[in-house]
Amino acid sequence: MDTNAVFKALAHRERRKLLDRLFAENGQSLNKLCAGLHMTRQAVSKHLRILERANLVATLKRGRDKEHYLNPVPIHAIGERWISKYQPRHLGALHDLKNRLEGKGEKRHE
Amino acid sequence: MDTNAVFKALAHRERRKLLDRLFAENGQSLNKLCAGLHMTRQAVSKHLRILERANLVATLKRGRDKEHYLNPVPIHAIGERWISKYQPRHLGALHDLKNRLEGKGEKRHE
DNA sequence: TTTACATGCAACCAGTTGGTTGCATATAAT
DNA sequence: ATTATATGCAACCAACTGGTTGCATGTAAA
Repeated sequence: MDTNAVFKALAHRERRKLLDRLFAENGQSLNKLCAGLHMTRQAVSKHLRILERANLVATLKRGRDKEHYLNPVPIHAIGERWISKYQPRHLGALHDLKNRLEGKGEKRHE
Repeated sequence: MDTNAVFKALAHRERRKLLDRLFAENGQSLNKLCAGLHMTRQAVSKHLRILERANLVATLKRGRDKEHYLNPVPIHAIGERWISKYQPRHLGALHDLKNRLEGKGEKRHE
C-alpha cells in the first residue's frame, strides 16, 4: 500500500468530504457527487482520481455513469499502522506515560 | 482543533518521520532531528514549524537548543473522529457489512 | 437520427509547497 | 574576549496543486 498517497489524498477537505458522502451513500456517480461542492465537475473528477490512485475509491462504469465506491481498507491500514501507534493502548494516558518513562520499546512502522 | 492542518501536516513523509523520531525519543533538538535527513537544517525547521502549527509538536527553548516534544492528542482525535468511522467497530468486517446493508445510521464528524 | 446528458481529456494559470542560500542573533565553551 | 555552536529569518526558485475553460467522446432518450 502506498501510505504516502493515502495521506496526501486525505490532506484535502473536499476529498474527505467526498469520502464522507460515499460513506453515507455508496456508488454515487460523478455528477451526483458534484452537487453542492463549489467547483466544476472537472475539478471534482480530478479529486476522485486522486482518491482512486490512493485506492480509497473504486469505480465502475455503468452505462454513461461512473459509479464510485468507497474502499475503507487503506484508511483502516493507516489507523492500524499509524494512528494507533500514537495512542494509549492499555489503561489510559497515565499508563502510557508510565511506559514511556520506563523506556519500554514499541514496534515501529513504515 | 484544526483538522485540516493536522491532515496536511501528516501528508509528508519527512514530517511523519520526524514524529516517528520524537516518538522514539522525545525532546530532541533541531540539530539532532536533522541527522540523517537529506535536507538542510532550515528545511527541517520549516517542517517542524508546520507540525507545531498543527499542534503535533510543542517546543521548549532551553539554552541555545530548542527541544521538540510530541503531542499525540491531535492524532488521537483524528483517529477517533475520522479513522475509526470507516472501520468495523464490533465483531469484524462481516458484522460491519451487515450493519451497512441494514442501513443503520452512524454519527458523522467534521 | 437527433438531441440531451455524463464523462473524459488537454491546455492553461495562479497560488502554494518544499527546498535552497546567505546572513543575523543568541548562547555556550575556551 | 574570542570562538564555536544552535537556531532564526528572509529572499529566492522550481515543482506541484487545485482550479479553470474549451472541446471531444460515448451513451441514453425522444
